[in-house]
Amino acid sequence: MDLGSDLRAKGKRLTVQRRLVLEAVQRARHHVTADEVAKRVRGEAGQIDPSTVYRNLEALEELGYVTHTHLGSRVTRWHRADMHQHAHLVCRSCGAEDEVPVSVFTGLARRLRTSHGFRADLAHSAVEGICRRCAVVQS
Amino acid sequence: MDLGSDLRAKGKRLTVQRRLVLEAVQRARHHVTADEVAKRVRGEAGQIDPSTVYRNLEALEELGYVTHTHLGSRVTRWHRADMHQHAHLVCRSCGAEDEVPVSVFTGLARRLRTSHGFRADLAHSAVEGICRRCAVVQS
DNA sequence: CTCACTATTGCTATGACTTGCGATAACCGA
DNA sequence: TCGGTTATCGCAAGTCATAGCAATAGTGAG
Repeated sequence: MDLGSDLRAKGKRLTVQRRLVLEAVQRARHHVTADEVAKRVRGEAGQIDPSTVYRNLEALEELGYVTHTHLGSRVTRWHRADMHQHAHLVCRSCGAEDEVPVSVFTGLARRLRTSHGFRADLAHSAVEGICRRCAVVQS
Repeated sequence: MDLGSDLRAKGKRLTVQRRLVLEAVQRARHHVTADEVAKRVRGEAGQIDPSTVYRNLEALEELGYVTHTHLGSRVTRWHRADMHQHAHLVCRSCGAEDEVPVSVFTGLARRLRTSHGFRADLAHSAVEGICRRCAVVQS
């Protein structure tokens, strides 16, 4: 199935802007912000409104083409959905970001599922805390 | 130690607004938004600027009097720091919020600490996912 | 190919913060 | 008690994200 068919199967349409937004996210190696997506699109094609970018990222997320995560700051980061999953540790003190495999969370995920029937997406939000280096400095 | 001394020990000052903001959070039974704090202060005393509320919440957080958490929506919720700790489960589909004791997270917290030296604050951000009811409906 | 239908776009407006700046008022030492 | 220093305040402006709305453009049917 291609993008166009996937979209139409859900009553959505394949517009120029939508295709450009997806391509921008796919070409990016790592997480990108909506604003970075807009800049990339503007570099390739012409102008694009920020709200269009946001709405398309959301639409593409529904289709399973992209996903977003919340890192330390309140900016949302987007990336292609077919990347390997990992969670983020963000230091509250120095802002350092670290990646950990999702396997670290499987125990907790299973526990929340059996005890609360809750399917947790633990990679979605970064885990805030104090990194090793800052913990040493502070004590 | 009282609020005034705590503040001055850090080179900060005890202003009318700062005291009112703290009292507003302390009187609130549960989590409150910055806007709700502003409204409470305005009810008690006169006018207060939103930016003053935000800056004071931040200052009081530094001193350990209040803390904030991020729930599903984009708004930040504040509460007194001496409340019993609990984490939140937020359903991505219906928005339902559930509370779980932090004890559920101690295993993961210990693991992140030994493997990465990272002191995780797992109650800070809500865990997103799909609640039991929505999981049943979707399948 | 043409046309009607309606999803999507861009624009504007709102919400939740955040930041810069001059005026004000805590605080401390004399 | 009286300044002088400077943290903090209120206001204006800016950012990121979402929502409403008229105009536009994909789409499927004929």
